[in-house]
Amino acid sequence: MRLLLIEDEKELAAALAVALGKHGIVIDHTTHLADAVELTLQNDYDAILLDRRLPDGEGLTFIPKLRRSGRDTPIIVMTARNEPLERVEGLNIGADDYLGKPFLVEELRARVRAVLRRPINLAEPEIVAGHMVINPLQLNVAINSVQFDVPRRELSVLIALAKRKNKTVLRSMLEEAVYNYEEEIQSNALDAHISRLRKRLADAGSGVAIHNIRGVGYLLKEE
Amino acid sequence: MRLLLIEDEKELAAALAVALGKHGIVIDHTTHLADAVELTLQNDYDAILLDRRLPDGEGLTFIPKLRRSGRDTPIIVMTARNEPLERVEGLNIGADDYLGKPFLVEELRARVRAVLRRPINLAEPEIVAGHMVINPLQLNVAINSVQFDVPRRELSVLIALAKRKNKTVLRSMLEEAVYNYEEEIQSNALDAHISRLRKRLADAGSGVAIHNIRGVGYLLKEE
DNA sequence: CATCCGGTAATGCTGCTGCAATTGTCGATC
DNA sequence: GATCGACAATTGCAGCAGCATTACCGGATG
Repeated sequence: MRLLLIEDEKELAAALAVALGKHGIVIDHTTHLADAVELTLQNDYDAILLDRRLPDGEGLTFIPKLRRSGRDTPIIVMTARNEPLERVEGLNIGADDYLGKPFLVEELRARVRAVLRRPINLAEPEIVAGHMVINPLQLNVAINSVQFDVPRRELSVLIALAKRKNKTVLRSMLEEAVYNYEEEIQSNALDAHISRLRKRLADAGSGVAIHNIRGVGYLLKEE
Repeated sequence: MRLLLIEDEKELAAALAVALGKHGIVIDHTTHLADAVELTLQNDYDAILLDRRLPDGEGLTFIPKLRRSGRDTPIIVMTARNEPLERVEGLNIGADDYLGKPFLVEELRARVRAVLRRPINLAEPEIVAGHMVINPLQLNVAINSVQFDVPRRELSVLIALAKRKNKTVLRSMLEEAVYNYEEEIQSNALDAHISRLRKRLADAGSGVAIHNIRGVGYLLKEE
């Protein structure tokens, strides 16, 4: 088994290489994102271990790059930033698992095995619905080829709905798409977002409408 | 889907029951290990959510007990003790996954799904019956390729029947699919749901019909 | 200091859902 | 095949949970 490790702390990297080596796992190691891209083109890794804080940028930016090159290699993100919202952020961008530092090598191995068991799931580069095109990575929306501003909260809702257009999205899924565990929600803020979003979409002639299924959730439907 | 939740924080338990209930997952809840053992003998759960700090002892001790009784039900351990050593401890004893608090319900659901994926049970993505297509994970129903709204309770009944189309489903099974064991039912509410569902299915030209087996249960049959 | 975002709350409304009463149906038994 | 009892089907009703909309205002932002 061959893994690519992208990590700038050299002691940690060396320790991992030794530890995993004992289990017959080969580690390629680089400290920079730039090199990582090239390595993935030249090799076919079973999985990639990715740090977030790197000398030449945020590690997560590597994920869309890799996906765009057509690879669906599983990625495990390792980081000290282990807040719920950040985990979800990582997973949404297309990471396959998230591992908070510090961790034991045994746990890392367990997660590598787990990730390799999973069926492949890819992140979508852009979402089309009606006359609307959303890029969930760039966080921008175009309607009829015109750039269209949507506030952050509403955008979270819109993306969650558009990712599963014509399918029901549970209310709780939407709440989780917008708020993390600590931010308790004591009001109908989500309803308000939906309402404002509807108005926005209608005014812009987006060609989509948000439909409610009572007691279940919402549904973005193309007209 | 039916889960056993062993957790002494009642607010958290209630919140989880509500949150997962919205996804059609029924939760049985107990606060004590002693009761848990008995419940697992009487029921066949899809998975078990286990807290570590419990009034009558360390939650992990439950795992070998369960395994010795011959059950391989997947167990997800939830805990605030989220140090690396403790995570590995849990996994070594035989837990299938480990989830540190706080967590997002979305993450819990993802891990439940992941854990259930392990056996050959790749979970049928959709159920086809007559002109109707149901996706039990996304909770959406299409008839003749048209999105079709079904209220919460009726949807639970419909899915339970469709999963076993052309086979009899016991009345008690349907009740369990719709209500958890705290919500006692003192009327013919289930019959009412069946009736309304029949009308809905007939109006939509679904190509299926619900038949009754007197004294036993119901049966969803393709025409 | 002007603008806009976003959470809160009030209001009105829709329709799901549990219950019960009534009617209908099955099947066992004689 | 007539009768009777148990079970099932249907429907109206009332309560209320869930949803839509709007106004308000504090706070962030530039």
